Amino acid sequence: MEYNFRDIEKKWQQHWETSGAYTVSNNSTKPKYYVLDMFPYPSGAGLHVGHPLGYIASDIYARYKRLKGFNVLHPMGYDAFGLPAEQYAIEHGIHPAVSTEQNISNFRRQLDNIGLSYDWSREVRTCDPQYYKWTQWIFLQLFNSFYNRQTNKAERISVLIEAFKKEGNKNHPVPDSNYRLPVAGKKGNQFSAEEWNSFDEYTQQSILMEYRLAYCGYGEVNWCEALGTVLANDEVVNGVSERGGYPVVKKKLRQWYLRITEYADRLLEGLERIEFSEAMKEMQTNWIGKSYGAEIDFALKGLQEEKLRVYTTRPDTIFGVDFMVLAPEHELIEKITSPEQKQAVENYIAYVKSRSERERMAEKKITGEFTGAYAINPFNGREIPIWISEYVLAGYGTGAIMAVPCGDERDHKFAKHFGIPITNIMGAHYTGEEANPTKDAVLENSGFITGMVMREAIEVVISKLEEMGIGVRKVNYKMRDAAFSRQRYWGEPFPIVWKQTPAGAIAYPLPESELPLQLPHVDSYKPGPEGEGPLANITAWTSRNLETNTMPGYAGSSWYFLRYMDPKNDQAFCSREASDYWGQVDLYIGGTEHAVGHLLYSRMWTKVLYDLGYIGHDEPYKKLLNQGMIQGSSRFVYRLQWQQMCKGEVDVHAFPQVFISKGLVDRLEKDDKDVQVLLRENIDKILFANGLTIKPDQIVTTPLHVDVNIVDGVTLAIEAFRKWRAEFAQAWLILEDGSIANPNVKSQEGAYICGTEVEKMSKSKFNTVNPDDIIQKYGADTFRMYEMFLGPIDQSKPWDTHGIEGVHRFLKKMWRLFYDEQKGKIWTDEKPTAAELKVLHKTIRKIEEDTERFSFNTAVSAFMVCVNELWELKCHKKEILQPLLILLTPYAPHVCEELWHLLGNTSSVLDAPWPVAEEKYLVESSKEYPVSVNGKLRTTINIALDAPQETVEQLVLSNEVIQKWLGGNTPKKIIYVKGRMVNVVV
RNA sequence: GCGCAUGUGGCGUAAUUGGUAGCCGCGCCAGACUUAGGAUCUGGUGGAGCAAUCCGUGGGGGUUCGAGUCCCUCCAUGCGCACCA
Repeated sequence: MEYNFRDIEKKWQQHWETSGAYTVSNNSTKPKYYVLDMFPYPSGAGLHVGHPLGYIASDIYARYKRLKGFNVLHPMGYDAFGLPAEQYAIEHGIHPAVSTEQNISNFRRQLDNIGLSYDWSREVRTCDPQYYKWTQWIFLQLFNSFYNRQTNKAERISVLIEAFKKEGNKNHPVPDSNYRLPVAGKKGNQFSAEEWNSFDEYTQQSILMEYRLAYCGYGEVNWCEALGTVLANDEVVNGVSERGGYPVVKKKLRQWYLRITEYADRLLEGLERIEFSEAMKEMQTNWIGKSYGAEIDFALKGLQEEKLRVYTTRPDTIFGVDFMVLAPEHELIEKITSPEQKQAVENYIAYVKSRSERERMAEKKITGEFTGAYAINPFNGREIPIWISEYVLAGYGTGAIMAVPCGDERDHKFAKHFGIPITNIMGAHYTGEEANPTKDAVLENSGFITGMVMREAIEVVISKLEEMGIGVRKVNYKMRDAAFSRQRYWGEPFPIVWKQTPAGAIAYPLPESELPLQLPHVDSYKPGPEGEGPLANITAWTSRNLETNTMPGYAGSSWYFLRYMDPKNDQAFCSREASDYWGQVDLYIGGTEHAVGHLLYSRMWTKVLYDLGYIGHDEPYKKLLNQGMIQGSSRFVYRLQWQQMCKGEVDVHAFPQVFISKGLVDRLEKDDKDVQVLLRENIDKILFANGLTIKPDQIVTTPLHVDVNIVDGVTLAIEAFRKWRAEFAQAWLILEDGSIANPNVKSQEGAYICGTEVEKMSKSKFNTVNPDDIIQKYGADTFRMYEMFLGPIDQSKPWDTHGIEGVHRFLKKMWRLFYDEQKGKIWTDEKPTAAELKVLHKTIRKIEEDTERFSFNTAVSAFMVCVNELWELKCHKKEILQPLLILLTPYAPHVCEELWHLLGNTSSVLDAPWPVAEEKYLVESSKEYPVSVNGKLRTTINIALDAPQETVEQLVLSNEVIQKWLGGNTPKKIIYVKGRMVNVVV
């Protein structure tokens, strides 16, 4: 009876499905545990072997926890709205709903193949109206809430309105301090109760919009023309779109935003309470980018009514300010520029506008222009020239800085470039060569703070500024509010109706009873007028004055982990009862690519829902585990380039396809004369065989990606290669040994060696490996264990199919502990020996430890060690083998369930009692101690574990080998670490 | 440029706390059973040397009885951020 994994896996997968083995209840006396995968976007390409790495890890952990007696929630779903489906629709005319449905069923089939223990009755799809009804509902909660800075949490907008009616906004200043009330003749942004009550509806609603957690406003956004939509900051990488790599430009557009900046501090603080990797926490911390400093108002020379407000983290350097720099967009520029400089400044601004984000990032030229204006240093009255330059960003701080060249690298370069004199306020700490950003220097040339250490002067200066009324302490964040609308079709519609008033349009929420606001069917995905989405083309939509934007991809994924808890609820997004029972996700597994996107947004949504009292916890994930990426290992063949070789004088199509083996290509590149001669002879032969007589000038090859699946290691399967592409059917190959593989002659000796490179796994590089193929060949259990065996879960590594044999052999070997091919059943009911019990209990302990710390690779290795040792002991005893099956169940569930039943069990191994490692089988009385002399290992001596120091010293000193190394000297001391080692110091 | 992480046999890796470096697997070598095997089994496999032994965890230095592990420094690779004042 042999290990027939195909039948076994099919049988149990069906059985588990029909018996509902993975269905989880919200009512259980067992403790709960929630294991979650980052749900996938169901792309048309399907899964490759890289995707399941995290799914397998989470599945092992979920199954392990279940065996340990937990009620485990382990759900799966699809992040099904998004750009690619819509792009596909534009190109192929297939409705996104249709292609998404197809992709999902393909994903599901692939996932099922792996034997993952998901409770599919809880599946969610973000594009399902029953799901996005609640995404829209949560959006309305965001829209109807504001962040109360006094109580430090989100509250109903009605609370704010009540406050405005009674006291104006003196206790709730506008979040954006630069906001100006849309009231004629009104300066500043404060209003009284009377004023509020006198405002018209439009004014009131416009003001409220400034407070809402989801709001609509005009702003600079990342506009991607090719995709026809706006993108969030985290969706733009190096100035191009993350998806597709299209150019992105800054554009002013009406957009919806999430006021995530109000949560900056709580998002930072929350990081201290959750288990994310340090790297992940740091990425979020950097993204939030909190900095402490001061805003300082500088008087302007000859301009009484205006002030120049700058933001600095280094008020201590105020005596070192040699110039000011404004962002080119700064509103003060127009007012302060001198007539002489007007033209130059205008030219400069035009130049800045002409440059794309990408150009700015690529070339770091120092550019700028003098405005002709001067600010006044409040402490010594010094006149400070005001410049403009693109290195100062309009969107951060006040869009203006005080430049201190001796302390800041950029300011220093700017000063040197434009010949601005530099004041040294830190003596020997500044060399004149480069800026020194230290805070530890003693200040010089600094008026009332001269002699102070910079670090301490910061506080002194801020206090002084506040006293003088020209400065305030200020905290700034790099993080911006998140752009929350897309000018696209395939996303959640906003439940918003626009009401036209004479003063302007007002956004009103749709009543909850009208949710879900269903996405209408469209025939065309073309953008609407004026940068609006395809919904703007639908009259049934626009006639109701509905919002035409849709929500971004991260809307649905910001709360899906809650829906799994109560997926069928049509009264609420998730009942409080369900969310209180399941609480936080105990273990969340996924890639690092969502560090600042999804993980930040979902943390914010959770905090809002918590503030509003809908859930009882304010961090969604207790522990995050990042799996590494499995890269592709690409293979290359090297094709002769006739065009270059024959200077274009020939018809390329007349030439045969000729490929040269990697080793020869390498030697050719090193100008190896022998290889050149060899190749020329071979090429002549091939040309002759094809009836051609041309002599090429030089030998040129181009590497081409070749499908990894037709390469064994680095050796090309030549027949498969000829079949792979019609154009290669008649290919000639010059093999590694210099011989020729002729397409018309069947068998040949010698091998064609391919080049290799590690790259991202992708269809276009022909380096994807489909898990279906691996599972077909080796089975799901082997596949699962092999993915884990590859290395630590958090490490990235290239896929290599080769080592899988070892894991497969292990499973076959384990099977043979139970059943022999000839003899059949060989397991027995005999009593185990001490040695066998020791092997088992050692393994129990090791597997438990390794699984708990997510060290799955060492756990697989421990299983191999265990089976090897039992094999050596010729142990076929049920009492040993049965507990081993339980241990292995999380890793290789199918084979374990089969053997479990063959041992005579009638219930499922999925709920078997986890064995307990018993110390009594593991205790040892003595140990083979390593004994070293001066730290160098010389011998080992068997010593009783409870031996005292004197006995050990005697034993060691009487040892022949040690005596030899002592050479008659008396040791200075003997170090004896009980249970570890002995070291003799001479 | 700044920040973080990682460097161990031919390869993937192991060594939970400073305590026998190389477990497990791939590959390779030898043998057994076979008509045959890319099946299975047995043994070997860091380098040098007949051996005793010596050398070995990216390079250099340090702490320690003892360092892959701790500290300093340099190098390489990967990831993240990139004018955030």
